[in-house]
Amino acid sequence: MEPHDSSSEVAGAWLQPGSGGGGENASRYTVRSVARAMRLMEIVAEGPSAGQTLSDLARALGASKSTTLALARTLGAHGLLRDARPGPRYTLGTALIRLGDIARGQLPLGDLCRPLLSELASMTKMTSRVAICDDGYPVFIERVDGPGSVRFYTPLGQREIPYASAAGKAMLATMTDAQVRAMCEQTGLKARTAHTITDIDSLLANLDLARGNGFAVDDEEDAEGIFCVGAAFFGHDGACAGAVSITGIKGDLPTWRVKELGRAVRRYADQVSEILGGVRYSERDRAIGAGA
Amino acid sequence: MEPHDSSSEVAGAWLQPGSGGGGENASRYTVRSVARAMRLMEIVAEGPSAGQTLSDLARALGASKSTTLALARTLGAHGLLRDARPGPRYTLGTALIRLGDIARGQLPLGDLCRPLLSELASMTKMTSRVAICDDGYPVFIERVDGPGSVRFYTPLGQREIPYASAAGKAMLATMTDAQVRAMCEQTGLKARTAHTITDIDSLLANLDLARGNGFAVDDEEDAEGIFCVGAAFFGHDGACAGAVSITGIKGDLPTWRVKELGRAVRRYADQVSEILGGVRYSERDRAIGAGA
DNA sequence: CATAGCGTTCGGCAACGCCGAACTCACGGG
DNA sequence: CCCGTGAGTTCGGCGTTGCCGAACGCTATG
Repeated sequence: MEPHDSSSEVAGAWLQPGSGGGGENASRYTVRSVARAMRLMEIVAEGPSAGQTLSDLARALGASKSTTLALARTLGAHGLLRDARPGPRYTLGTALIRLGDIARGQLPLGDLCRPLLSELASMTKMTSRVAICDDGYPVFIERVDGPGSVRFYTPLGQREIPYASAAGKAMLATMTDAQVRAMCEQTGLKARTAHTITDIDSLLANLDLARGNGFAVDDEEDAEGIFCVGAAFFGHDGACAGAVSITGIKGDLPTWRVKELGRAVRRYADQVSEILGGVRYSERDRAIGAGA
Repeated sequence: MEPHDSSSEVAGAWLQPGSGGGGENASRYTVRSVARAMRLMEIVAEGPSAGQTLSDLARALGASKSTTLALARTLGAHGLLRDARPGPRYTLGTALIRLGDIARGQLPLGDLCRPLLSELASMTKMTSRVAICDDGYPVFIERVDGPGSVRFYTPLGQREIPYASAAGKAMLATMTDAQVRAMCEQTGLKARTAHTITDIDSLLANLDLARGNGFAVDDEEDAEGIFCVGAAFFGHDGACAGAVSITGIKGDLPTWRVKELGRAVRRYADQVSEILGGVRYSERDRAIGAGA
């Protein structure tokens, strides 16, 4: 029942920065047991919220029970793992809540943008989110649901696909074509729905359009029936720091409203830029990335 | 410092960041390098949000730079650590946001109680929080600020002092006197303010009062000028699963309002109990722990 | 130009992570 | 009732690998 193939390699759910063709693993300069420990946390995170037994974990991890126990104990001693009462089942520990809370605070923005997000959500009546740019990938760190809006499943802190989300495309639009190509080589352009742009040149054209508008659109490219509008914001150094985006049902969005929503998102993204001490979109050299 | 008579585990002490001097408990059944890695995360978490350099971390960890680098790289490969752009400075990674989010979901409650919390916050106009009972310690997992209320510094996911917080005392009040004594021996009864109860017998009397009322009060015992009211809720097995509490400025709370607020908190805690499939306070055997 | 700090690489020793065998305990069907 | 199966735990010992210190390139700063 566990489709998880336990390849003894590092990898994991996180995407590796293996640039330059081959997947180069400098295994010498990482710590194996630590990597295993985090893989363990990942397994617990992906498992059922009721938790898993030690044997389950050992199987999924591809290690002996004794090793797994030692790892789990070490994690547990630091509060990252905890065993639920009846018949010891491991779940994520409360220390992770603390660390996650602090991690949010250590991010370029933090709770700073939450009031803004609430405003945007109530104005557009759509679920509003803010993502930071993490190595080129959008990672949503805060979410405010619109009034009465459908509750989408929108996990926080996860690397999202850049080329198939409004926030991701807004961020890609701030890069040069070469950079975009490099990113896409890392991820590949896999179709998420029938509308996903899977051709690099079409994507670049689409991004160019976004540059002209000041905002990017995801028209059912990530999920069937879902429509998103996103706009990037910038840090003090002028580099893209993240993006704001709103999400709604496609049917609710007549074409003429897209521009209106886009402008709203653009405006709020600019406000975030200002909070960060960054530059607004209009003041930024738009030629960047608009390569021939 | 403490010989720790209860030789049960290495665990328990993760509420206190290790006091600098050594303290490397090299039990055979834990993994050293993993323990170091988490200690590293802890150091980053406690450090400035601007991040710290590798040398800083190595110094704080008491390890060589090369070792620290290997650990940091491994953590970084999994998104738990990230280096901020100018002059590599390590901060907590975005994966922790995700893990924290999931950890909250894997907890007995989760987002379940958030609506209730909002209601309580808007009704009492005070910051409302819910804590789970983690090995006897209260750990706040969700918070909703009251309308226009002062924003207290209220970190999430952290083990709080049991004997000096309303939530903690509400939880202690569900235990037997012997259990309370055991808990207090673990933590000691250190004075946080001039009002902190530092005498075990006074504490037990105070808890008895709480048992009669159905809610516990923290009257400037944890922080000067801060007043809290808390009430415990119970899981399906009748054991204390956590507590709800509200926090406000002492001056805003005439004595006659305490009972009113207490009843409100009690009521909401009962609702949480119901959600959990647990029993309500009034249905529970109040004789528990009311030993002579 | 010298100095001091940073991050990084690498050789090499032995510490320690890892496995498998052995054990206890709880359950449940034959 | 008793034995089989699965859980979690302990421990001996092999050899992998984590760890340090020294050496390196680099960017400021005196």
